[in-house]
Amino acid sequence: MELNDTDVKTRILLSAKRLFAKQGYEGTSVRQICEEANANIALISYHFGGKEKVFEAIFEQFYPGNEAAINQYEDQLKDPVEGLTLIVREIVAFTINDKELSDIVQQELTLQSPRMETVQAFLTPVWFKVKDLLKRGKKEGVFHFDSHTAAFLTVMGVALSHKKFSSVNVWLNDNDAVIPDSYPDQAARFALQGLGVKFDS
Amino acid sequence: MELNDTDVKTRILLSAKRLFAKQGYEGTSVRQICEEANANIALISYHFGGKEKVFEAIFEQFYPGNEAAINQYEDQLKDPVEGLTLIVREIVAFTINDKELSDIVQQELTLQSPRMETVQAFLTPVWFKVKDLLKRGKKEGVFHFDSHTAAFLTVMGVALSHKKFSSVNVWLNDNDAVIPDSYPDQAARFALQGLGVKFDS
DNA sequence: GTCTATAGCAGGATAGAC
DNA sequence: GTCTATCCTGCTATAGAC
Repeated sequence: MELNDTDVKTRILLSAKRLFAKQGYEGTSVRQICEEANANIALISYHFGGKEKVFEAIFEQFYPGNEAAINQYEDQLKDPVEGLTLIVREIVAFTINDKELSDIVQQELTLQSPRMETVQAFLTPVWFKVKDLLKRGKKEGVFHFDSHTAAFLTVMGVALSHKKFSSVNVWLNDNDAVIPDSYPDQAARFALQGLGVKFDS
Repeated sequence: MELNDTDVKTRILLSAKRLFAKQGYEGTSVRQICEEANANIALISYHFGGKEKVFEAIFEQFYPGNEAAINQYEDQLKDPVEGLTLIVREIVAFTINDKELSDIVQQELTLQSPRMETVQAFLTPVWFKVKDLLKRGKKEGVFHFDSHTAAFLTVMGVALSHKKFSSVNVWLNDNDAVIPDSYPDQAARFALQGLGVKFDS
């Protein structure tokens, strides 16, 4: 277990992330987290201050899309088509990259949990950007949709679509069941086409 | 509370459905369910045989897309475009209609829970149909995509997209935040366009 | 910083009275 | 069918030894 080399705080965070993703927050006990992290139960209180605080610490450590990260791409985010393509691709890439964290986000989004406030704080910057790009793209005549809300929902739906179905393909017994490397690009193109942007071929 | 007129079994099912949707399965206690249903705790064991069985009973009672329902639309399901449009529209309509049940489905899909088997049994018929329509539509040259899996994921992503974001719009402070009546149609069109089907305007 | 031991509470389930 | 009372398990959290 290479994890044993890492320090305890990190081991706890990694185990908690894995388990919250698989079993949900309520479905995971601190006992289980510590067992997997080879840490003593008392260390959760000592290092973090409780189970809730471990949840928050996971986002502080591993969530990438903060405002600083967004500002870095300022130029590409000026153009609606290019900007939205970038964001969809990045969101998809993130959900593939850190499946665990995005599973956690996924779960909390459908729940009315006390953790929503934490999650919300991390997600809003990106969402505001998407809404902004949609609005400008429609004004400039490159996007075609009736309702801003509907457009936002469908675009985000595409961006997060595969998450829900990682398990599905197994049930469907599909040979073709691996998510391809090109999926971020395909999803971005799908989303933009859905908004009425024309592509060749 | 009009619910008090209904029989106890139904009251328990309805309360459980509501609470599982809001708080998740693990986040909901049988005590809480019974309190909301104005039922005695012991009645869950008596009428259902435990919390797990209540979960299963919810699906037996309220899930619509069984095989019988699918066969009913046999004709419209022969044509890939018409068939997929119908299914996407119906799925979206279902998720709007019974937000609670579709929230529960949503949650269980991302979890690796002991309840997956139950959920899976109810969902597979529709999924198989979607995969079948995609395959035939591609063969007939009306759909254009590289990977069957990717196409499946994105289509289902659109169909279930708004679910994740019912809460989101509140945070975004959007005036335009109500899901419009036309959403099932818009989502279906979005999905089909995403697959390369051409529409007017 | 780490551990053991334990407090204190909430969970699901049911025996047995009515 | 319904209720009360209770069992037992597992949870989070922490006091206090090292």
